[in-house]
Amino acid sequence: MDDDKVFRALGDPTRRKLLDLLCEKNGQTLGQLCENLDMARQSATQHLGILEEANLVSTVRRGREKLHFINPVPLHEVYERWVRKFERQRLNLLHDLKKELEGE
Amino acid sequence: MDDDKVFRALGDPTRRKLLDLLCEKNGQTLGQLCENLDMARQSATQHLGILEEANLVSTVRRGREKLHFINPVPLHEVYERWVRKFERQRLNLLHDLKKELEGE
DNA sequence: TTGACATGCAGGTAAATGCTTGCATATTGT
DNA sequence: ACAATATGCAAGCATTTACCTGCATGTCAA
Repeated sequence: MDDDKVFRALGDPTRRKLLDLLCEKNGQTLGQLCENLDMARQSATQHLGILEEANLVSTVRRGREKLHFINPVPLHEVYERWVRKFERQRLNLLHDLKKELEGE
Repeated sequence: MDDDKVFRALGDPTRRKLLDLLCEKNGQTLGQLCENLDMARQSATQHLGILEEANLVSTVRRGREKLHFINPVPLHEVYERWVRKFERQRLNLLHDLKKELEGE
């Protein structure tokens, strides 16, 4: 997995909204997603491309339509490999702060 | 919490590295952090400002120094409020995919 | 086949982003 | 006081980004 692509993809509010839309109803077409987006179709296509690059969305063609499916695996991996590390330190922080203020 | 600020802040690799550095040793000064960054001090200051805006980093002045402390709470909240929602759907996805391919 | 529909491709633009340099301010130790 | 150290402020620049428009391709249905 490419951490950087995932984080970058999540950094844009439109792309997070796309994931939200797919979470509500998975397998939507480009056209369906655009109806909720207030921007040109092509802009949405580009955002979806970035999500696909990050492996957060997979697509399947059905005739002239393109169906979009959310893939939560990279999100889970990011959480496991990156976020949890910081969570574990939560309880130490007050201690660290005290220590520093006392002059280390 | 401001989801957008948190996600944007995490979208940059330098800022994630700063969090990594603070995770290894909490309470570092600006100067200490810069030693590991390969960019001008001022660039690091700007990144730290963005992390602070997102409430991912808190600072305390000690004389002429500025100590930086990581704050994992926003990370945890993002996970709870946003990531978990997608994880819960994991098991449904294969089913959704099948359904769509069969013609909905 | 032909017209309507869904998406793909490519180039252009304005704004945001990341980084820089130069100078200012504030604190420390001698 | 003064020199060294640590950080703050602000303007400038190059790249990236998000958005658009115009045209091309592919698919369906009558």
